[in-house]
Amino acid sequence: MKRAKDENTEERILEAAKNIFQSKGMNGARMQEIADKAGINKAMLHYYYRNKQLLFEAVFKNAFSLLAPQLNAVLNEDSSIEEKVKKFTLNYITFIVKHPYLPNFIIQELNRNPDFILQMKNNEGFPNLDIFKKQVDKEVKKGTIKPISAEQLFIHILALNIFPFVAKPLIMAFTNVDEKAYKQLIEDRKTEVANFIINSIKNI
Amino acid sequence: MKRAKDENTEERILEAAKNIFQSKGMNGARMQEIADKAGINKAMLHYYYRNKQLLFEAVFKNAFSLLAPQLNAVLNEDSSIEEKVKKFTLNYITFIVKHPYLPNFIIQELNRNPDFILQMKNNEGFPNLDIFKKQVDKEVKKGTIKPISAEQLFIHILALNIFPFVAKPLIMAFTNVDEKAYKQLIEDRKTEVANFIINSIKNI
DNA sequence: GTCTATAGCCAGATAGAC
DNA sequence: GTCTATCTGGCTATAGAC
Repeated sequence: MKRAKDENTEERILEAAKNIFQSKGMNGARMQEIADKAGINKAMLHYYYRNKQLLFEAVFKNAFSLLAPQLNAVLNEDSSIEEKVKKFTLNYITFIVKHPYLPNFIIQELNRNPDFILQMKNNEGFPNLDIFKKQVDKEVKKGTIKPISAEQLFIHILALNIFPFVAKPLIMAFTNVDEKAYKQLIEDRKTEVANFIINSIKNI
Repeated sequence: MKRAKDENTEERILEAAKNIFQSKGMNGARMQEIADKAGINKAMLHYYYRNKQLLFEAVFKNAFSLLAPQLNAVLNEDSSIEEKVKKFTLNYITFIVKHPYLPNFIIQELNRNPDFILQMKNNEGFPNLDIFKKQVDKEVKKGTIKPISAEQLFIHILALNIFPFVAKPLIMAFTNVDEKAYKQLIEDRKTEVANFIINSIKNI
């Protein structure tokens, strides 16, 4: 691992590309804009990453590997469903607040090219529901939570956590709130969402 | 209202444009592809719609006015929260199954250009939460539902209904289901989602 | 109204000097 | 490794014949 004086060019490019691709998508991004942001010129982009597609893929894989393993981390640890839901909600929303473009970037690009995710499936840390599924079935049988399929519960959790970021403009318009109030809504959801889920599934 | 022999060109163009724009987005769509799909040539597109931007806007407004008023319709009618949630879930999922590209199209393009929604806000039928808000507050006070803000409940409802369509590739990969099983998951959600919400907010 | 041909531009990619 | 200059292709848009 060599350490350049300020920051090596390759890294600067990736950082700039992340920025542009995540806000504009593959189709909307311009190589020139990425070069400008990185403080170099277009030729350098090709020197390091061959072409736009490969540069994009580097960014995408990077983004994906930032989001996906967190699912696993919480889902597979040793705690109750209730604790998992609480922890996941708090962690995930906190994380996305810091990287608000990420979910939309991934969703948008996966819809453009669904095969993309197949390449990820082999990776270490790709979300796997097996453990979670067993746990849900067990807690249902034990009676600590109401009958629900692990898949549906998982979709509920993802939806409630991620959707508000993906549909931000829509939600701001419908609920008629400004930027500040929207931020507060999101902040509240860090606990609100977990309580909502637990209320629904918990047996008393 | 004139009725052309098969279908007038303007309409054919709009139909083709809808198809291409909704699956590829503004940036990904090609005028040539739209012309091909409509069975005419590029010059005609410009003859009828002046340029790509205007053609796109025609498609977008059309799509938006298909999705948005349904929110209002259910939210403002005269029935209990519980009935509204049930009806909305069933209606919305049923509708989106028939137009699966719609939500993602709208969300994607609004993120590309958030100001776009401001133009819609004046339209008749733009979702308005006033009535719903009063009703939620009233039912909370009465004790038929647990304390919750109308905005958060509204976001929950939207998220649970729409997210599975927007994030289809992601969900298919994580839950490890094929196309057929995914369809079944969605089908189940027509009642599953409503029950999940009601379970959570209903006082016993 | 509908077509063909083409103008004009812009973006990705490369050549080649330093 | 980094730059400038340029090629090449593709895309929106228009001109102009029918």
